[in-house]
Order: sequence, then structure tokens, then C-alpha cells
Amino acid sequence: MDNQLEIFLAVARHHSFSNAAKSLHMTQPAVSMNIQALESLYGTKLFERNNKEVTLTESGRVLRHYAEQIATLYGQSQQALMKMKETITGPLSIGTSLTIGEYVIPKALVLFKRMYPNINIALSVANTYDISQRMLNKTIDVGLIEGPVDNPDLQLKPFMEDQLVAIISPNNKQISDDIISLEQLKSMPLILREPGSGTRRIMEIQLKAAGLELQQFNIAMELGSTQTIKEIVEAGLGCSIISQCTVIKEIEAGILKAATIKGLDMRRYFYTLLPVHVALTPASAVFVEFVHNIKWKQLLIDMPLKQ
Amino acid sequence: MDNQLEIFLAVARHHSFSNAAKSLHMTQPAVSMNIQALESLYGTKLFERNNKEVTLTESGRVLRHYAEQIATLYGQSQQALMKMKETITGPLSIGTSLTIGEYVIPKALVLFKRMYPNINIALSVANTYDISQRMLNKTIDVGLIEGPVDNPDLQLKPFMEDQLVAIISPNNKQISDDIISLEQLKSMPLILREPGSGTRRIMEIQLKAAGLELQQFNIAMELGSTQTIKEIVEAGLGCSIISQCTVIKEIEAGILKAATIKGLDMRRYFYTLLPVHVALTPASAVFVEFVHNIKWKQLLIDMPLKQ
DNA sequence: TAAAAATACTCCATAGGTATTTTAT
DNA sequence: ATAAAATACCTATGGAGTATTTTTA
Repeated sequence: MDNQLEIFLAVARHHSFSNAAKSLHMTQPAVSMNIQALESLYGTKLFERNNKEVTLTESGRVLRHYAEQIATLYGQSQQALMKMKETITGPLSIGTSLTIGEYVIPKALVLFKRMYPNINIALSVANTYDISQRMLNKTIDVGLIEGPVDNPDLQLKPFMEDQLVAIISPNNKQISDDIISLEQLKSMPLILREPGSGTRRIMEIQLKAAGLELQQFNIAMELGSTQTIKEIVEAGLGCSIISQCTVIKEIEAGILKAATIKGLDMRRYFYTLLPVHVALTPASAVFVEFVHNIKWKQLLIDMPLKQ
Repeated sequence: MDNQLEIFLAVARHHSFSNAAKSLHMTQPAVSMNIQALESLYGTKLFERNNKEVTLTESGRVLRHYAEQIATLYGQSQQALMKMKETITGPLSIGTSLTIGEYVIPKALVLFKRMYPNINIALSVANTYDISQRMLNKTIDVGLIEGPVDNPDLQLKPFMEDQLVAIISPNNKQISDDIISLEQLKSMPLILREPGSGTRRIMEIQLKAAGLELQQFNIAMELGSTQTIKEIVEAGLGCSIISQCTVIKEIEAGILKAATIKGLDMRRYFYTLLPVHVALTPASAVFVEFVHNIKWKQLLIDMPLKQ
């Protein structure tokens, strides 16, 4: 609801600016400013401040009367919209590629389930080809994948930008500035995802675009598990090239260090995969909507949900 | 009221983002963004956009139901607070010095009267001494003055910062950068307010502080009318030193050019003048409150009310 | 192709934080 | 002296504007 009225009500309830601030998870000066703004908006003092007690003025009491009604209406409107979402029910089968299924979707599903509690989600993780096949079999409703699928019965639409980054141990002092050169990369043991994975594919394409071959690098290992790669890099046994979104938490925590590769454009997109000619179930429709409109950056950074 | 809901209602009413934008005096992209923000807040599409028609979704209709109630409550709260202000009545006699009475107070009084329609204001303009005398006679309730009054029965409190600036004709190409040096000032015919005026007093004090005397300047005229001074300067017959707040409009319009004087701190304050031991009438109390809390800068710049 | 909405990009205002001061008991 | 609110100052974010692109009837 209107934030200033909410602050006003909190102050009225607590008889204190500082306590209201605490309850609202903001600082006391911020509360003061908001109340002053309201007071100047209405042209009236709303609180009497004697420094042991904050009490409503007569105008303040009048405003509280309305503010409380407004607050309950906001609450009711949210409940009503929530109710509408509860009417959307049914099973929803989602197929995702490995990276998305492990690192991108989990947090989003929590949010989605909170919004649509009566949609029952089944998530299966597989490679891009399998997902496209299941889509055609109609064993999944929606696919979330990293790369292209060439099938006239399937449609792709990007929902999120990702970027491959080089990751190294933060103990490695050679790399500064969050930028790494191709020469530096060649000099280090490289740990990669297995051939055929979406991540690997993008990397090969981009290297080719820059006139390079993987053979020129010192490939130490090829692994099917993102988690294993991260642990090996963390142990200082080499560097890897990997989706940014899989290492956000480790970078924040200082466990790993990420660097963009000079001269390479490592951006790529994640896509929703849908059948072209089949009508969506309501559950699928709202899920696809949701996936395309959610603010992924905020979600992945600000919601460090234990995975 | 909550701005986003207002925008939402406008779009619902107009069945159009662009028309809603016009009615709200904002741009179409701004409206789009606000609706998108609401939609992502509630996690639901609120409008169906087919490019000839914008219609509410079912969720949108639900939200409208509540938004309309919220809107009327906001309106009612304002009316209720307004009613309270209408209960404050009676005469209010204000005495001001020349600059304040001519250039500062008029716009504020319009606002004040709108807030407290049943307070009847009498404004008299006089010099600081006369005002202090009338205060002691109790022929005025509140004084607004530019300088100090030394009387134990009267109290002063600053309510606004002002600054003296040099003003010249914009045709004068010698002065650039909005800064003028004392040497440049000495070389020009100077038109001043009469001795004894608050403006003149401040200027003399500041010059003395900088080790200068007025005799060192080329004083061409001494006038009791701010308006006349402005017109003479506008005609290019010299420069003057005058309250910034008296020339805001002319500077905006490019009729006059203002410059701060290098090396001099020409700030000064305007004060409310009240009796120390006399209880204020409600009308006086709210007026003094009003004068101290109003955002003068915005008022003087943004509200070019024909004076 | 013509309208209306969405996007890209830039800039400025403002909201909120930290640090400090003022106030009142 | 102490606790609470106000103020000063700063920074970052977001909101709104302009210009442009996309959409779809």
C-alpha cells in the first residue's frame, strides 16, 4: 500500500519514530522525513512530539481513521487477487536444462508457488534434445533451455540474459580488474563442461568467432557437473568458463572470483520452449508469463535461498 | 493518493495508455512503466492490450473495485482534514517589511488562504521599526522582517534564507559566469536601496566585514522602490545589489542577470517576529507554523503567480 | 500503414542511509 | 545526562522524459 500512510500508521501505533522505524526496517531519519512530507502535504501537524511521547494531534487522529480503512482495503485487494490465482489449478510439468534447473529456476519456483499455490509443479532436468522430445510427446508442458532447437512444431522465446565468465580461485593473484586475457587463459589448466552441453556449445561458438580452437588451450578436465567444477576451481586447481548465474552466490561470498574474457562476447540467452500449435493450459500460460516478466537479476542476487 | 493506483484507474477509465497519460499530464511511457510495475507487484496482467483497445482483465476488474474505494477514501480524508482547518477562523493581522511584503509573502498567502479559508488576513507593509512598535501595540499578530529587533518582549525566528545578489542587464557582456568581482562592481554605476532599509543594512555590514566602505563605490542613485531599481538596471543604467528573491522571475525570463559577488557572503535570513509572553491566537499559530514549514524555494520558483 | 504500446537511453530528483546536532526531560 | 527526533550531507536508485522500435489491426 501507499508507503507513507503505512509509516504514518506505524508511528501512530508505536507512539515513537524510532520504534516505528525498527518495525519497518528503516532508519529513524527516514521515518521523520516521511512524516514531515505527509505533514507538509496536508498542511497540518500530525504528531505532537514531546521527547518522551509521540501522540497524534486531532488532525492526526482524523487521518488515522482513514488510513486504517485504506490499509485494510489494500489488504483485501491483495487477498482478492490471490483468490483469483488460487482458481488456477492443475499439474504443470516443466523440463529444464541442467544449468537452469539447478541454479536459475529453484528460487523462481518458490515465488511462483507462493503466487499460484494450487498449481502442482513437476520439474525434470535433462539435456536440450531430450526436452524437445518430451515436449513433442506432450510429457512436459513448458521447457526452459539454453540453446536453439530446430523444429517447426516448437517455439523459443528468450526470457533471460546470461553470460559465461571465467572463474578462478580468489587466491590467484595474477588476475586483477575482473578481466582476463586469452593469453592468460591459455596458460592455465582449464576445466570445462562436457561436449554437448549448452554451456560448452556457446563457448566453442564464441571461440570460433574469435578465430580460436579449444585445442589451443590446456584442457585439464571435462565434467558433467557444475558443482564439481566449482569445487575444483575453488581448490585452486585451474580455471573454468561457466554461466555467471551459477556462481553468483560464490562470488558474493568471495569463494570464487569471476572475470570477463577480453575480446569475447560471452552473452547468451535462456529460452522458454513451447509447442506451436497446442493451446496452453491456464497453468502453463501463467507460468510462461511469470518467467518472462520476473526480474531475474534481483531474484538471483537478492534472494540467497538455501538451494 | 497512491500514485500508481491513480494511474491504473485513469487507464481503466480511458481504455488507453496514451489518453490516460494526457489526462494525468505525464508521458505515455511513464504510464506504461507504472502499469507494468503494478502488474509485476501483483503478479498478474491487469490490462489486455490489443492495439485498438485496452481492456481490464478479470484481475484488473477486481483491483479496480478496490482502487476506487481507496481513491474515495483518500478524497474523504482530505476533505475531513480540510474541514478541520475551516474551524480555525478569525482575523489575522500580519506586518511585513517591504521586500517580504512585495515579493515573498503574496504567493504564500494564496496557499495559506486555500488551506485556511476562514482566516481573514490583513497585511500591512512597513519598516522594521514600525512593525516592532505595532507588535508591542498589539495592532498586528505576526511580523515578518529582514533584520534584528532588540526588544526583550519580542522573539525572532528565521524562516527563510535569502541572498543579496548583484543584478545587471543581460546585455552587459563584461560579466560572465554569474560571478562579479568587487573591482568590476566599483567600475559600474551602483543603484542602491535607501539607507535604513534592511537590504542596505546587510550590504553595508558585509562590505565592512570585507574591509570596504560604500564611499569607494560609484553610487549613482538611492531609491526606496525595488521595482524602480529593477527597471533602471534593466535599462542598462547600472547595476544594483538586491535580494535574490525579488528578481527570480526576471532572471528566469532573461530580463535581468544575477551574479554573486566574489569574496562576500551575502546570505541573510528572514524572520518571524512574535511577542514573547502573549499566547498566540489559533490563526497566528497555524500561520507561523505554515511560514516555517513551507518550501520557499519551490514556491518562489515554481509558482509564477501574477503578482 | 498508422495507431498505440513497449523499449532504450539519459538525466535528475529524491529517498534513504550515516553521522551529527538539537531538544527536552 | 540521556534518549529521541531533527538536521546535514551524500550516494544510489528509480522515475520520468525524449527518441525510437515494435506490434497488430
